[in-house]
Amino acid sequence: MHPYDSRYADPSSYRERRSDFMRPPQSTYSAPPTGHPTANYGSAYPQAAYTAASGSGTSYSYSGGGRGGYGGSKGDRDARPFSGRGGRGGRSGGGGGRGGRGGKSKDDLDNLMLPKQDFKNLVPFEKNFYVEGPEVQAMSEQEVTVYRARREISVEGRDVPKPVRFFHEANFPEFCLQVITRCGFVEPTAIQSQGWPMALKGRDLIGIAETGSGKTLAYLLPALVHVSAQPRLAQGDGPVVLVLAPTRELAVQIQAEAKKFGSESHVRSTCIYGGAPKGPQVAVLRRGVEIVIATPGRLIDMLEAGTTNLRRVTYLVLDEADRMLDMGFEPQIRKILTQIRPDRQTLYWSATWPKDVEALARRFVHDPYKIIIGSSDLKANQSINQIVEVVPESEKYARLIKLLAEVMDGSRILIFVETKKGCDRVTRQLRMDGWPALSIHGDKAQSERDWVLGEFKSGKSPIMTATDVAARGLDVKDIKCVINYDFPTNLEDYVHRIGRTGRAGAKGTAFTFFTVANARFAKELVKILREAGQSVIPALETMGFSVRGNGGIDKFLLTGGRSKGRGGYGNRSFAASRPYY
DNA sequence: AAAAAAT
Repeated sequence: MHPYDSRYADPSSYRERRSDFMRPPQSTYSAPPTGHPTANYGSAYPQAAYTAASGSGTSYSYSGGGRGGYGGSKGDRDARPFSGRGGRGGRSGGGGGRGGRGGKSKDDLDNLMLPKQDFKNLVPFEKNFYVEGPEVQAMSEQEVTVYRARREISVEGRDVPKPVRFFHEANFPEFCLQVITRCGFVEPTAIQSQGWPMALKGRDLIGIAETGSGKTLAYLLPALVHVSAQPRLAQGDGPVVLVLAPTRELAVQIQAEAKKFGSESHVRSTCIYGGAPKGPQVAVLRRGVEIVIATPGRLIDMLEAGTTNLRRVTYLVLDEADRMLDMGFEPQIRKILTQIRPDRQTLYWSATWPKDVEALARRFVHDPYKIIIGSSDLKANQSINQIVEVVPESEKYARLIKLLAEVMDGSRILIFVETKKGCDRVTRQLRMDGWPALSIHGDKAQSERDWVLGEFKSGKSPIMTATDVAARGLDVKDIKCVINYDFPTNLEDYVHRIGRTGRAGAKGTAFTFFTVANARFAKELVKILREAGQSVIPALETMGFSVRGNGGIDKFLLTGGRSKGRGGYGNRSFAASRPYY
């Protein structure tokens, strides 16, 4: 046992112990003289050293001695696009084009439904404050460089902490270490070893690491530390930690982890998502819960109804962040962000991180770290055997049956189909042909989705067909292979889909049916295959050659001359979904 | 043109 562990012998006193050495002693807060909410928890948490200033006028300051970058300056906050135009300090109604959208959009009007938040007189919160343990401090720069190189960790940002090589070096409370041990984890994954100290420093973070590499724990454990440093929830307080996820099933899965690690520390968590009765969710929120994991729609619903609020959120996570910021989700995220104090800690996590997403994402963070495991190119998990077959559309089903007959041995097989209709069609056909298949997609009742996923997880139904609802994040043990019956509409989804197999270092296989209609992806798919050390069939390579430029084909030709209008995805996909030769 | 996400 390492001597450092003894600091946390008693989990119940973690807060106090932590403050002994983590909190800078000179931390002070001068509150304005009027009845400021600070008083509410000033006395209960003496170590926070809040002191009300007498007659200091309207100005206030929070000196966080050594907590890099957060001096409570208004300038910082106003730099964020959603906190109002410069100088106004806070939003004022829905008027004025926000974030580059001209005029009053539907979003602006929708925003009127949410209570206006005043971020002018923020009560300071306890930023995560991390001190490198003695062993970490003892690492030389040379050792750090070698360690990062060996684990393919690249870092960006100001004042980057050294990685932790062992669990105990991250200064997690004992109850976390116990669960880690119980789960049989041996050493932190690459993203954890560098992500933990960064998140524990209280800084914003962009974390990119391949599927199945332990991103959830990379943000959940620092979240627990963050929660335990905050004043207790008061009556009517919303959560301290908010995690946003793109699908309901993923939100549920994340909460299961949060529960596993949080229960012993009495950190409560809940999951807020659509398709399930509101009553129980409302009840939990009203009772008070430190960690909320949510899908955007239901959360907004709850905020509009006033069931909860995000005024206490100081640790915000966007899981599958590139998806959360894409066209479908971004307005909702933007809306939710208007409800959260701008000096929060914000963390983005994903396995894929397109360049254009980064530009958008950077508008919502302040002085972030960035960690990339492996290369910054689109990359597939190395432990997946990727097999691509060029198949005519009309022969896909026959090929699927043949393939199933080869690989079927009772272990789990996940089949991705592009559309909900197609998904139902393939499933129906499979069942008629005697294959034990169930399907999951967004048109199904949540109860059926839950049941199907349960049957698949338990192995009672070894074949699951799915739309991209199942593409991201889902962690099902022992999926033997993933079959892309239809190729996805973008390569990020390809990487996520096949990432349902080969979790946590296990081996897996991904079969992909590739048709001429997918030719515009050939070139980049070849690149992904090569980078993952996979063999490339000539037919695929040839298709890559016959397509112009960077996987793009002549837009004008393919859209029948209608090349104007919405740029980007819309036109590109429409164009290439048709035969082009 | 597809999926997801509130009712």
